[in-house]
Amino acid sequence: MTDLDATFAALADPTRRAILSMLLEDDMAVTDVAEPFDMSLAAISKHLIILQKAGLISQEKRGRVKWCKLEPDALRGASTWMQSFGQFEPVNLDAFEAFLATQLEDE
Amino acid sequence: MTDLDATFAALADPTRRAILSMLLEDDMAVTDVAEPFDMSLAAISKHLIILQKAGLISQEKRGRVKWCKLEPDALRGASTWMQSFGQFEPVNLDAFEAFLATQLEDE
DNA sequence: ATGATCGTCAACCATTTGGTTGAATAATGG
DNA sequence: CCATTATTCAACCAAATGGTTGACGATCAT
Repeated sequence: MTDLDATFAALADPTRRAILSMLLEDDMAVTDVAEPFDMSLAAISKHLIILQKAGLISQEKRGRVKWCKLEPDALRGASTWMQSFGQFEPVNLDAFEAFLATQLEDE
Repeated sequence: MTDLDATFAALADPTRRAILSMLLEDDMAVTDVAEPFDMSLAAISKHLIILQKAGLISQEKRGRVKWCKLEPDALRGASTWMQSFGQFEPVNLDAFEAFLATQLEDE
């Protein structure tokens, strides 16, 4: 599974998008993330693991509480991929992605 | 399934993203879309239907040939959603312009 | 009219996905 | 120590996904 596969697949689920929106406000513990959803804690825990594997959030355990933090940079690849459609004339996407990779390395 | 569900789910598959990249060049018939893939025509046909349901392409039948056309506007909703998470667009536009500059230098 | 080509449909299959429950692990509080 | 809280694990399940094959309806060329 490539990065883009994981990113877009993670974003395809409405529960996961809602979680990301919540984390936009502030970091949250797993239990608090789960609270508004009509779904078991285990289900939310799985969603969070998927988001983490996609790099969209990070999770840090302090004591018995695991804090979830939005990592919006993970959207960069997907966002770039999408923007290459629509605004420009035909372009070499492979070259563009390679170019972006070099740009990111420089940072 | 909301629009965003359908859009992101459609983009989560590498075959479908590759198809979209191909259609960036030009409109194509179903058979020609399928040609480079190591996969049955029926499988590609299904992928195209998924892309069409997500609004990412349109399909028009002329004679026995069905032409597939990229509809990049369908990405707008998803792009907007993603941008609410951050500051990607300016960065990407700069990067894209820089990329285009390198492309022109190479020619 | 016949045969080839274009594309979809229907049935099937294996794998993945998104959910459940109950038990397990680990940290905290009294 | 004991109960409670926070989270994950494991087993299970139904439904969705991504692929196959073979038959089929259209359309085109000879």
